[in-house]
Parts: sequence; structure tokens; C-alpha cells
Amino acid sequence: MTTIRDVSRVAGVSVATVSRAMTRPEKVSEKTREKVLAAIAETKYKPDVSARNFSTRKSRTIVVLVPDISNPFFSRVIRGIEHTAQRVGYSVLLGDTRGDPSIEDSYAGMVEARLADGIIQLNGRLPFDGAEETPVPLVNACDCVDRDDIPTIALENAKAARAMTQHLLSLGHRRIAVVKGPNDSSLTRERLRGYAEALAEEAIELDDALIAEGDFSAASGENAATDLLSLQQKPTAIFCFNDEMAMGVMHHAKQLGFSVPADLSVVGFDDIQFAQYCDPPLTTIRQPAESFGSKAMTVLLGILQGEAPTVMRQHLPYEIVIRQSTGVAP
Amino acid sequence: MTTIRDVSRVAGVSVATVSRAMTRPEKVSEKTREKVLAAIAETKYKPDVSARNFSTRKSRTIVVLVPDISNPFFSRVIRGIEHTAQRVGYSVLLGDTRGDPSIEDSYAGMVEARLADGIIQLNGRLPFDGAEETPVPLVNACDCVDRDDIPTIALENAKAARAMTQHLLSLGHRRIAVVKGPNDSSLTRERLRGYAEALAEEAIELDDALIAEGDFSAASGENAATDLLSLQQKPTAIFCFNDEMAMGVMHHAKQLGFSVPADLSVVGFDDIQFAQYCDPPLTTIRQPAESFGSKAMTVLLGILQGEAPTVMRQHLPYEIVIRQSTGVAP
DNA sequence: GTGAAAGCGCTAACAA
DNA sequence: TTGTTAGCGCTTTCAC
Repeated sequence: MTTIRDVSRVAGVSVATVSRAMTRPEKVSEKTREKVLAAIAETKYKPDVSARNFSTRKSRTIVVLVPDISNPFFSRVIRGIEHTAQRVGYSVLLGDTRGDPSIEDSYAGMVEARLADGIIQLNGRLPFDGAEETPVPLVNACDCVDRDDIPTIALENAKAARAMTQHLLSLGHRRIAVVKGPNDSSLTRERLRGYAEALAEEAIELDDALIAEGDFSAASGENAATDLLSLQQKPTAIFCFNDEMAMGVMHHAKQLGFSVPADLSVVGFDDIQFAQYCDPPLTTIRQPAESFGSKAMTVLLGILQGEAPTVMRQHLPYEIVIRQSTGVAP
Repeated sequence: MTTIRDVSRVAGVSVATVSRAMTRPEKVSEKTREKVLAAIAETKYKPDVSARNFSTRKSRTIVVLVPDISNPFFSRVIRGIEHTAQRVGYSVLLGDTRGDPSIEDSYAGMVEARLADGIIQLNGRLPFDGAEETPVPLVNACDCVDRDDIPTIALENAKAARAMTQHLLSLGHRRIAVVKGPNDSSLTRERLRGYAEALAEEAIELDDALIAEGDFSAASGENAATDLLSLQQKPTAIFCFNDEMAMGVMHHAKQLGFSVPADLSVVGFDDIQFAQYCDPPLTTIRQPAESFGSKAMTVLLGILQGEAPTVMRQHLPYEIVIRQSTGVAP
């Protein structure tokens, strides 16, 4: 293995100069820089970045905590993170946590172990058991913990859900069911709030029977559809808190003989790629997945460079995408 | 920051003993081990893993090169990698390469930079420009380079494609189109071979007009459908080399007024989660995505532990999943 | 602008 | 079983 020593010998300079020539070229004279560069080429020298990181006490690596990487929404967020990280010479360690707090905590431990400089958490939980101050650089995106000392990239979930509910209302729907996510998710709470607000505006009473629980999987959408569609007073529209559940609902509704949207309108959330290939194509709320990732990475980068984040909460725009899974109430 | 020195002072032993107590507990007496453990707890010591890695010249990290992490098939493969890595204390660095050779090479450089110990390549290309020997521990999965010195986890793509074509043939189809992937992918070549073999068995001549090019995206499936379905002699079945393209084909065919499967059978490859939620649900070839990942990781782990891989090519099982997008030829 | 030298926190010979 | 000590390859003062 060739080290910085070898290069310094070949170039006839000290190791310090070689180091400078690589990391702060303006600190060495043009002549020596060229000598060093030539020596590097001649010896085929590749710096040992792990030694450098050790020496500088940085890793130029961040870890991203994701509940499930095979979820198409999250994988796009991760792509956003990765691409901006790549551009500035950072690497990203993948922490697929399945939402398991102990796995989250163990990944978060990587920054104390100096394997990573910071964390992007895509789940709504702080990955250190019980600390009231965040001991490591962290930014929160997508789902979020409700704390104003943690930089957060989020959608205005309540507003978006309200807008979608209003769309349904405007089509004449009065019995609008919801397939929500887990209760401990702020996503669920916020969207539920927006839904309730929209109903309240029209003086429609909230009916608990119309609120089904899901876990963001298509299968849970199917289950919810079973319950909702066997109700005495069936809903004429179902608002699912993500597209996968909506696909499950739509699939099952059609199996039961319902026609979408003639008998039943179905809407989702996220606008994953497959939403447009559903039959009928799914009306949904588009989230800028890659932007979540790149914004989160940008904010984290700022923190790692010692800047205090100026805004603690960035809102990304959503867009109601109306396709063919919604129609006027029967 | 508390270091191993602090612990050694508190425990009243040498740093070497502390180090041993942590990494090879059986090398120290029970009594000292307890002293050390107590001191670690007392000082809240967290080993600096980056220093340890530097010292041992290992990173316990691997990098996975993936053309597109937002592809649902790949993201499941990655999940397989990640979960088995996690289990043995390895981390995985994400290299989303968009198939770009220069990005692949730069990620591969991380092992020379000692940031990673090995590579899992999910694309069919060697990530070092021009080297004829692989300079770093590498295993190949999913798509593959045709070299027998590189451990590979693959599907018997030709066999699977032949079986699927036979299924179509058995339904009476004679004009079977293909939407293939990029030509430089061995996946494409192998599947094409299997397709051709099946046709040959029935003495059906290969018709180039029936072979459309795609890039594994749903949009490219739509394009292919446009071409294929405007042919003078239309196909009665279309075999797509992944599910996304099949979804694009099906979507577009329905828009053109074709009924699937009455007028046109459509099949895919992969069995991504959404295949079963298509309308009609998609007949496809199931690949064990997570297994690709975990097998690849296991083989790489073996290599990193100095074992010579026993089998250079592992084949994973596929399964023809017949749903409702295929029917007898019109 | 350049060099000498002192670490960074850990592991692993080697000696005791 | 334990301690002493010499690195690992780099960066970074501090002199010159």
C-alpha cells in the first residue's frame, strides 16, 4: 500500500506538504503542488480516507433512519438524500429500522461511535431513549416529532387532508370514510385533523364507524375495505392516508362488486408512481418525495457546518392530483 | 469525550486490558472484566469505532451499487442486504448510481479509501474501469457480468423466460411480442434467449417487429405498447421484462380500447407488490428479491472472512404466478 | 511556503 | 492474565 509518506519521498517534500497540496492547494506554491501531483500519479496514491476521517474527527457520512425502505415513497426520499449527499462528498448509511425503536437507537449510536456525523430521521420518533436534548445533529423529515428544537421538513398534512376532503365534499359525498395510519404517527393525527375540519365546515358530524385503522400497507387497505363496505350505512368515498392502502381498498371494493368511482370514490396520499397506473387511476395528494430528502440533507449539512438552522420547520408544497378514482356521489 | 484511557484509569488496568475486555472477553479474568465493565458504565464510555476501524484496517461496512433505489424490486433486494448486514454488525452504504459508470467507479473507490470492505453490485457491470482482475471483494447479484471469477447470485433468466413464453404458447398465442430491457444488460439477453428457445420449440419464427425496446420504466412500456399495437399484424400477447413496463403496456392498451386479457394478454417479470393490485392482476414471474440481497451479503461476508467462495454462481428459484392478465388467444 | 513532530483513539505484538 | 509500547495514515500546530 502506498501512503502519504511514499508520496512525500517521491516528491521530495514533507508529508505535511503533500497533505496540504491535497486538501488546501492554495497553501502551497504552484511548483510544489505540481511536484506533489506528479508524485501522486506516479505512485498511484489513494489517500486512506478512513485515516483522514479519524484524524479530523469527521466521517462525512450521515445515517438515514427509515421505517421501510421498500416503501416507494421512502425510497424516493432516500434517493433525494443520496443524490445531494453525493454532490457534496457525503455518504449515506442506510438504517432500515422497521420502526423498531431499539434498532433506531442502535443506528443513532453510530454518530457517537464517530461512524456518522448526523442523522436524518424519517420516522416520527427521536432515536435516543429519553434524552430531552438532542445529543447529535439530527433533522426530521416526512413524519415528525412535535418539537420545535428539531429542524423539520414536512408537508402541511392537516391542510392537505382538509383540501382533499373538501374535494370529496364538493362532489357531493357526505359519508366519507378514512383509512388512517397508526395513531402514534403525527401524520395520522394531522391528516385526521384536516379531515375533521373539512367535515365541520359543512356541519357534518364525525362518525367513528367511518374511521378505519391501517398500517400503510396495501393489505391493511383491503382489510379496512372489508369493514367499511359491510357497514349498514356505507361510505360513498374512502380517503386513505397513503396510496398503497388506497390500492388495497380499490382492489377489494372492485372484488366486492363496487364500481369505482360510480359507487365509491377512493383517494390516496403520496402520489407514488403506481397511482397513475391503477384502474381507475388514483386521485391523490402529490408529495415532493425527492425534495424531502434533498432539503433534509441540505439542512443537516448546514448544521454540520456549524450554522444554526434559521427556520425550524420547512413546509413543502403538496398538490391535489385529480384522476379518475373520484366522481360525484351516487 | 471519554476514551479508553479514562476507562483504564478508573478500572485500574491498562488500556490493552480494556480493549481485550471489550473485544475478546475470554482473554481476561472474570474479575478484571467486571471491573472494566463497571468502569465503562461509570464513565459512560462509548468506543470510538472509527478509531478501532482505522486501527484494525477494517470498516465493517459494505457498499451496494444500485442503478435505481426507487425501483421496488431493488429496494427489496437492498432490504435483504441491510437486514443480514445488520444482524452481523455490518453497515451498508448506499450507492445509487443511476447506472452511471463513473458514479459506480467512484463508489467502488470507497473500498480503496478504506471506507468499505467490499461491494455488492446489482448492475451488470464491473465497477473498475478496465481492470481484468477484481481488485476488491465483490459479489454480483440480480443483473450480472458474465465472468466466472465473480461470485454471482442470479435467476435462471433464460429458463424463466422460456417457461413464461411456454405458458403464453399453451394459451394459443402465436404472435407474442416482447418489451425487453437495454441490450447491454445480461438480463435482457438471457430472457430474450429463453423467449426465442420457446418459440423455436414450436417452430415459430422470430419476428423482429415484435421486439420492442424498453428501459424498465412504466413510461417505456407505454411507448412500446404504442408501437406494438399499431402494427399491421398485432401481437396477441406481450411479454414485458419487468412489471413496471407491463403496467405501462396494460395501461396504454386499455386506453386504446383493448381488453386485457380478452384481446391481449400481458405478462411481467419480478412480481413486485403492485402486480397483484393491477387491473387485471398481472401474471408475472416471481423473484425472491430479499433473498438476492441476503444471499449476496452472506457470500460477501464469507469472502471478507477469507473464505474462498465454493460456488461461483448461485441460482435462486423463480415461480410463474398466473393471475388474470393472461387468457386464451383471441 | 515548508518541515518536524505531536497527536487522533484504538489494537496487537511482545514481554513480563 | 496483564502491561508496555509501537504503530495505523493522516492532519495540524508551531517553528523556521
